[in-house]
Amino acid sequence: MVTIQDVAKAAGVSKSTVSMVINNNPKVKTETKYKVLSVIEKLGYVRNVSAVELTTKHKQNLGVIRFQRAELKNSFEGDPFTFYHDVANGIYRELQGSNYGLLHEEIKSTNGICQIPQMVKTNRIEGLLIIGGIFDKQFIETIREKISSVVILGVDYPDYDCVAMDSKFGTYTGIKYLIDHGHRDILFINGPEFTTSTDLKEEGYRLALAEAGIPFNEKRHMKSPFSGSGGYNAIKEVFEKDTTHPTAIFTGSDSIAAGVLRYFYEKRIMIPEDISVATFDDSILTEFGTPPLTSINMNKEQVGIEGYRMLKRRIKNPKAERKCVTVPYKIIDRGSVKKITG
Amino acid sequence: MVTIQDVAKAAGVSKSTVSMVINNNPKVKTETKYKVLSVIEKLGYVRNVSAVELTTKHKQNLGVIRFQRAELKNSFEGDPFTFYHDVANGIYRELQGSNYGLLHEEIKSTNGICQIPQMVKTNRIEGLLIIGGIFDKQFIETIREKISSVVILGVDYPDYDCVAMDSKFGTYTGIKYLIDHGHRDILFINGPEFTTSTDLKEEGYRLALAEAGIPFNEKRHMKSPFSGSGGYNAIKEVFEKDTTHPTAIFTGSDSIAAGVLRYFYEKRIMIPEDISVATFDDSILTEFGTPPLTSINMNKEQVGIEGYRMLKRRIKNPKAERKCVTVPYKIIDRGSVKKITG
DNA sequence: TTGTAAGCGTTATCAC
DNA sequence: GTGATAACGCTTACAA
Repeated sequence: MVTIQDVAKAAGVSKSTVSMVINNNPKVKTETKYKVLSVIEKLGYVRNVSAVELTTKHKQNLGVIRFQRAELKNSFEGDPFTFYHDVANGIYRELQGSNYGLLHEEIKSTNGICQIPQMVKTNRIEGLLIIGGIFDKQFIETIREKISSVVILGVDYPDYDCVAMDSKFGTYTGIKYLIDHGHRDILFINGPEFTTSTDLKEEGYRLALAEAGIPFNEKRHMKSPFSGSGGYNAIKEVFEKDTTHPTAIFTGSDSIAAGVLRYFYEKRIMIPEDISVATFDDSILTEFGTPPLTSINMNKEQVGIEGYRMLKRRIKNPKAERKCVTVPYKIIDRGSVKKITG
Repeated sequence: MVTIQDVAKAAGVSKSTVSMVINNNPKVKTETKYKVLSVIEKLGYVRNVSAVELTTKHKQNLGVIRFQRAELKNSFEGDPFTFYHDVANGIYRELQGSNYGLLHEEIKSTNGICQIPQMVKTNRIEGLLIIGGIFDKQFIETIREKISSVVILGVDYPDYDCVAMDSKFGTYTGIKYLIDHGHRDILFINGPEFTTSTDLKEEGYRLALAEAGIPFNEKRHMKSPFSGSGGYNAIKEVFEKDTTHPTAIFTGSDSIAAGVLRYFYEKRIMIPEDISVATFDDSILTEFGTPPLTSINMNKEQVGIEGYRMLKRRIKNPKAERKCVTVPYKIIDRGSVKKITG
């Protein structure tokens, strides 16, 4: 292994000079700088990350965590967590060329209590990105005690740097799209209760209705867990109990939409001829699903990119004021909504 | 920050004794051991990973990489890489309780040449897990020059430790299942050309046909990229050009199946009444897809679990002989295949 | 069984 | 501009 010492000897300078060159210290004469650089190149020297970390007391890794509900994961009874992967993709991209490595960890929760990430406990990281998930205040504050640079992705969490999604206006846009296509009896299958995003989505739903002068009907606003079976059960209830059916459905997530589609396929109810469907998320479930659904797309990679930038900012300046950026949405038309005239 | 020194002082012993306690060295007297342990507990001491790495010359991180085709990722024109995520889940699970952190990286390829992972170049990891992907010999050998512990997941790669999937017998099982349900005109839309798994799957297909005395028909063995559009175009070609249609389709991946389903939905060809479909993969695309497809499931988490174990083994004993384990498959019946009597 | 001391590869302080 | 040198927190001979 080539060390800074070897480089120094070969270049005929001291360790400190080499170190300064590596760290782009402007004090070094250009001449010596290039001499050292060429020796580094020739010898194939690379910095020993551990040594750097030890001396500087700064870690060269960032962390990203997600929450796990092991029993349900990837099953129709649960949510496929595609959000996590899409966001992680954005982080990867933005991380290129930096000196940071990216550590991942899955957080288990037992009885609703989330375990503190191992990489936080063992002090391996300089900053942490938390992707979505439902966690308690206790959890996040314990983390911040140990590590000051934390950014939350996917929700607007008070007092923490966040990259949030505009769930309210995303939903508003989706519902308005349906209304503009002539629908007035719209069923909204929202996400689970006691969730910030669910509340925001409800606001968006109500706003769009109000603007169009459509009265809010409790029966047309359902709540469902983020899962295929949740969507399936919800739509089944509506179709089996109600005599009148909505002309359009909007779902709070792709997993819920998957359940709805499955029910319609079973009943041979075709989209969009028989009923219109649109959804919020635009994950690979919708991208690869059948039929393709018109969807609210949130550019999740952008969430990762912004998150990384915010984390860098926070690390650089721990005293910076709290910031929350919101990633815009757009609607992707895939023809699953029929234009009707009432 | 609490150091080993602080613990030593508080416990009234020397640094080395503390170190020995931490490392479970049996030489320490049980009495001193527990004294030290209690002080560690009280002071909340945690090891400084960087210092350990520096002294032992061993890194406390493992790496996992995947390959990226950025332009296509997560689009219907590409493959959603769910394999990667499923496998990663297994690694996470198995990693719990170890001292290792898990570094992720996405590998870019330009003109078919894969870049050497940053974490390998910068010497951050003790071992590397490579998930699937198509890479050249040059790439993998350059990596092994720098880091001796490498395990490849998803394919049987000569001369490297591998956790492979039994693509041949998986396909065989799927095709046999169709045959057992009375199908004799079976279209197999295999994966892309020049791919090991595609060749293996073809072998499985041919074997099942041969056993049933069904002659191999070139027109019934197509190749397609792993993508939704690939499957769509393939099935479209068959249905628009051929006068006779197969009674059953088997696809080489879930993304290909997604394309097939989309075409059938457009043409209002219903599954399984009008045609039977089964697939290889059983990713979330199938889990959440409509209609649910009978599928060959490979327990991808198990691939991750086995991979981690093999990597540990390799790290412990770099001279161990090369090993390749194969993860079994099972068939998940979701009712997308009709029983027919010819 | 425990303590002393050297050393890991780097950065940072301070002379020169 | 550059070079000694101490320090970072830990492990490991070797000595006691």
